Amino acid sequence: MVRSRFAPSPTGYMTIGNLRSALYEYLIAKRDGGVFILRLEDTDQARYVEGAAEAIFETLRATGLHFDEGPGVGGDYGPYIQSERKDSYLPPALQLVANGKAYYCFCEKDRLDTLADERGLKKYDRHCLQLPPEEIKSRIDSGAAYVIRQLIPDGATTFNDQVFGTITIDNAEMEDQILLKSDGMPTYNFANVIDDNAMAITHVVRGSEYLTSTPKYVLLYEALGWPMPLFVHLPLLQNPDGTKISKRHGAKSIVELIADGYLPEAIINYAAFLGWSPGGDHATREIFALDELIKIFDAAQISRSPSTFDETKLKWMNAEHIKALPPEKYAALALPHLRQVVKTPNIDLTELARITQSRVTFISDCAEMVDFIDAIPPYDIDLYTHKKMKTDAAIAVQGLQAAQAAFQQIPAENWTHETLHAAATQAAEAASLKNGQILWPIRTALSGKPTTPCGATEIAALLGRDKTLQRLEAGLALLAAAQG
RNA sequence: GGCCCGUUGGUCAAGGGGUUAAGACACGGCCCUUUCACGGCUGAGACAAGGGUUCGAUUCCCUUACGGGUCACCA
Repeated sequence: MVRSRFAPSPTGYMTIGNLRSALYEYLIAKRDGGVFILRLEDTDQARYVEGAAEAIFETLRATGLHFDEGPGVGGDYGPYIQSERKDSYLPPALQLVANGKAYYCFCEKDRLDTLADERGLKKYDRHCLQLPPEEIKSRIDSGAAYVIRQLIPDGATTFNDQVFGTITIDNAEMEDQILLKSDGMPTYNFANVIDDNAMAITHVVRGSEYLTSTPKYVLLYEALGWPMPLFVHLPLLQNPDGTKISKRHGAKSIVELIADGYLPEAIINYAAFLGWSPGGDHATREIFALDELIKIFDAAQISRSPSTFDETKLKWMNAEHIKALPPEKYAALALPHLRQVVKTPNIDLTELARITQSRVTFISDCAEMVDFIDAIPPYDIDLYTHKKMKTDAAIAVQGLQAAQAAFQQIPAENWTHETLHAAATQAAEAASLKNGQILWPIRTALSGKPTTPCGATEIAALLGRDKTLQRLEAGLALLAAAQG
């Protein structure tokens, strides 16, 4: 049974990088029918940010990454908040001390700060390693502050990463890291190992910034005699300037992206393809829903090189996901925006939704597309001149007059796009005009805009008979005024 | 600086000893169309550099360059 976890620390909002980690963890578990767990790592009291945990819950909820175990949902391995597991870290630390794999250290910060090796880098000098047991006991008894450090053995440590392959690091590179802090809390690295083991995590999936500290984990697992999980390190994500994506560099949070109009499913889809692709013959399709990703995801296809977040492509993906929405769903999402700009009664907003669905990048774009319905915006008569349509002001007058005459023949009950279009093209033929020479002026007179989400006669159908004839008249008046 | 990792078009990327080195986004052109968009077609654009190994390297090895990560009582 695969058990993976997303283990963020509640110190800020979630970026696309955090989300991708969560997504891959989710996919790795779900692909094998496994369990996805959320664990909050809040061992650093000082960095706790108000509301950060809620933002994490909300982001996972909105993107559909439902966790099977975690804060709020429970599970057999709880609690899922590290600060509530405080008591579980001391026993293994003491076990390591007893085995000679760790030791007490009473050094104070001041002394540590003066430490520096020949290259000017700090590394603990094992000052407290040889303290006699009696002294350790008396110091602890007298209430002296202490930490417990891991004793890094000589040699080198090798481990296998599912993405990066076999990695070997000389133990001399590692410091005798602190396992338990003087406030009694475990350090991140230690808590991770203890909790991952306690929660029976099988796949440790995280960013590659942890790659070089993984040997410390391996040493810990070995020293405690625990089964080693599978390590899956993800390539980092970077900003367009090549720096690591981070909150510090102003990367947008997922919550912000959603607020900007990105569909959660588009964000998920995009995140999945940053540093991963289905590979081979499948590599050509890119639009997938979360449940489809579960089926095709394969950790073996995760890339080793970092990739750059590109909002342009995210926009495209967003548009694709909007097009893929069931029309009712899209309409429900678009309606609030449409109501903002269209107050005219008897306008079919569902029809407006249908017309805009395939043309928007963000759902909110639909509003601006139809803002001519209530009132025509002021426009210049140059709009009537269109080279490709072979129109100019003079032809527009002819076209509008022909249209006016033709449309007046159509009773309100027959006022449909089909009849209007037929009438318009017949009128064009009768007046020896090209279709464009009548349709383009109509569209201009009805919308006052160079681009609209639909054609001239569709707009006429939408506006209704009275409003259409009114605007044709107004268009002719404008043209007449300009000529006179 | 030490150590670790990486480098295929502007971006995401497939591939991997012999290929015309896929595809997508963005960009240009054309077609369709009542505009734009959609759709279709098409164009330009890449294996960081140098050495090896090999009959043959983008692919394997080494070196260099560049980029990133990491070296905390932060996570």
